[in-house]
Amino acid sequence: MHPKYHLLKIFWASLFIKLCNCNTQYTCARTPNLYITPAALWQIISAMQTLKFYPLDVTYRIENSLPVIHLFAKTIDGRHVCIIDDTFRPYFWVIPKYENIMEVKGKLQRLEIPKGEQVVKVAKVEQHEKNFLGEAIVALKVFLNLPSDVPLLRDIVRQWDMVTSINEYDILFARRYLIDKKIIPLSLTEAKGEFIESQDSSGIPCFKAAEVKPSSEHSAQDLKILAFDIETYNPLGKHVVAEKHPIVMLALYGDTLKKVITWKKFRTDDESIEFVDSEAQLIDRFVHHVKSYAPDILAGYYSDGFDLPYLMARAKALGIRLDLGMDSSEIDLDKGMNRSARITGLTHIDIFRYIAKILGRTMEAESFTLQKVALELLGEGKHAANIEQLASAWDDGTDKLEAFCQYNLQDALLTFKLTQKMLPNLSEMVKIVGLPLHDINRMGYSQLVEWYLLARSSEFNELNPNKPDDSTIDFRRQMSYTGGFVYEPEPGLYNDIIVFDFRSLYPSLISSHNISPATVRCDCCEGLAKLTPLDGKRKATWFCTRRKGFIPAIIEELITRRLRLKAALAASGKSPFLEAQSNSLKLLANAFYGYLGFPYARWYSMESAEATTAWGRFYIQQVIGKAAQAGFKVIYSDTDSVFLALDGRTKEDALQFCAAVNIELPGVMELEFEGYYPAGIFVSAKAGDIGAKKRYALLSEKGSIKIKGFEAIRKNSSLIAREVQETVLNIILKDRNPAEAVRYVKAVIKDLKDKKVPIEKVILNTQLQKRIDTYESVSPHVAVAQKMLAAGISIRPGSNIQFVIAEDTHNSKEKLRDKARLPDEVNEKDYDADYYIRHQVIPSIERILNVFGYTKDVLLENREQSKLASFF
DNA sequence: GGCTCCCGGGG
DNA sequence: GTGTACGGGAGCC
Repeated sequence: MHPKYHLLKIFWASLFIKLCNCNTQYTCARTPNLYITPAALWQIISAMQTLKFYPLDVTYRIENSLPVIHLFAKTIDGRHVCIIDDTFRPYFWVIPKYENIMEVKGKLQRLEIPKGEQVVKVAKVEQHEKNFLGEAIVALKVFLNLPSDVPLLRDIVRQWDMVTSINEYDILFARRYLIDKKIIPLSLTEAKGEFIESQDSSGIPCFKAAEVKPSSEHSAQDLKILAFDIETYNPLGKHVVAEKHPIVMLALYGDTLKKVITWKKFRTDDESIEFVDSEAQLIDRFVHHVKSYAPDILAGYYSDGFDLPYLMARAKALGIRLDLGMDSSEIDLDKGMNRSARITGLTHIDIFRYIAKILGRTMEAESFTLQKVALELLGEGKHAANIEQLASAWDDGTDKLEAFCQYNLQDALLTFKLTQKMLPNLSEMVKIVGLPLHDINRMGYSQLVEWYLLARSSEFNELNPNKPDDSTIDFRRQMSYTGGFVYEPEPGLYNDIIVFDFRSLYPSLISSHNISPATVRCDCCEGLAKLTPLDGKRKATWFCTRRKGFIPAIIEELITRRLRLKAALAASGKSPFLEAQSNSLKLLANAFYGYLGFPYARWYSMESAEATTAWGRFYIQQVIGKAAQAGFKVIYSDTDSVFLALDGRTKEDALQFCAAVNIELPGVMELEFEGYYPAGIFVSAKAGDIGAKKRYALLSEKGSIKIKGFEAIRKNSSLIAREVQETVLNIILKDRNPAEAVRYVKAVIKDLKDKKVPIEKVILNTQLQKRIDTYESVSPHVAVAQKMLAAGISIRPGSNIQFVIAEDTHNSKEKLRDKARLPDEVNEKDYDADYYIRHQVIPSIERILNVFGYTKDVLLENREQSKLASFF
């Protein structure tokens, strides 16, 4: 049969379905004069196939000047398909002034905007009654033919005096499609239509759909994961030059595929190692393996920022194609801070993104290197191999390369296991929020909340608010209100610490007090509703008691859904699937409060955020009062958590106390046991302060140290600073010996002064972000880069600049940049000991040692203070 | 004190 | 691309 015939059938069928689904007004306006009998049409429809599948990702293309949705999916029998739907059109909303509705409608319909040689016209205008932030309004739904016409029209209509507001003009077309069609990725979906000839060379079957709709609650199981990792030739250490340095190894890890591809041969019995002749072949084989393994998910660790961009750069340098997608399109690399690499039709997960953004909050690790994350989450680490030596091993010896291949494979394995472990959580979030895995993987808390609200609002007939403009954001940033209640700790070392917290404190408050931008300070409840327990100076606030707000309704639904799940879990025993679902619901619900106070939020409401903390303070203070009454020593409390010292009591006593508190708490509120810590140190925020919040380190039972709020030791700090902080915390928490820690620090300071510290430990690293001549201010690393340039060393944006702050013999008043030297320029003893002591070592441990009465001055002096001996 | 720049992960 | 940003610390100006 001629392919055109299929397309014609689909056209008829989609029209038919449209007619069936639409209201009369619409069909009258749209019914074209077409000649086909109903019987014939019915025949066409019934001859069409129904395809059931799990959507994985969605994109769109322009064909014949109209947008066509491409929905990539996995069928119930496990094949990959692309569902093509050309029936969806972009739109946005216009809210006219009430008296101008008809006028605006007419003006929109007549509007003609020149675009190049063409003219953009509105395709259709519908009138709807909607809710908008607690108000009932009339809004016009304006349809256009092309997504890119929306911003064009938006900018014109925005100027009109008769218009109060325009809305939803920036919802990505493909996402809008999923939302409006209620299509949930990874959930069973069905389409009526027919397979058509693929328009691409990729060979993925294409199914032209007349209709796409959700099918059932069923969701995709056992998504096939393939993890990968590359090793690159880096003779310059951290300095990465993708244009010049090849990829030497590439590992793939899946359930039934374990492979390392490399292009230097050596003798080995390891069958997982595949030898090829060149880097170009390595890339070819990588693509080949991905295609033939046909995973649903390609996973990497920081692959948005490293592996895929690097692969692309290498493919470009070698003049070959890197064709991983389903449609032979290039990988779409987003620049900017949130860079991501999107592969059409193949979900690329960068599991680092999820861990750093979402999971990190609940983790102990303070940084998210693969090694640390894997150890904490999997109890398994990387292979011991010094990556610094890979380049030389590659250059001269072949006997060492096998170890690097195994190292490479291990990284891919860890990435695989991490992805496998996180996938249930990610998938559940996908099913709750309704966006593709690729997007959910990269979203932070506020984005998850916002997209969830955007997707759910139409069920409540709510019109979505706009993103704030820059000046609004600036204004919101200035806003401040009282946060959670803080019980300030007395700095010191404590034993046997129990931590309790209200995990769902804020969500349950938002729900039970009906807190939202649409219900705040309503006219109908003025003087009647209970006032929020705000701080004295604030204007009294209340929330509507008659109408449930959209946000509280949504959050209540999340909470009750989770409670039902928990009950099911209690009844059925452990279920990883239900647990993941419960975690995702909790995570999302907990993000609402932060969202309400987030300056970039569409549903921002400082008053709501403020009211939430006010009620929070009210309840946590109740708990503190009761704990003290029960005889525990309250060490510290912040917002929703309490740290108690057992003070002679047992762990069981504390758990009993918790249970007793819970009995008296209203509704869904619950105090949870967070953990027990044998020791912990609480530190003051600034030298001299009595105590301050969020600065402590706890020793867990496993022996790991959990640090909160100490100045982050960054990669560009010197090795000596990191080493000192780590050692000091260990000496204090494990050996309980602050005096020893001081002796240790003094010894390090003395070593620095005596120039005994090896130069490697005082090297600072900073990356050059842009061309050297574009810098307006000259930081030390810029000064060094200038010198490198002058010395003929090639540098470019992205180069890692290493430098040492050297002692200045003649002028001590110079700027830091004048003392910055290339590591090669300085001799072992040239570093500026004073700088490293004052700006690296001391700041890393100052606050810790302040706790025990040691000041900076004491550390800098070379003798002990006698009165401190009595401190212990 | 405000502005500018860098970091995160990866080899 | 109906886009697109974070938040905090350090040093310069």
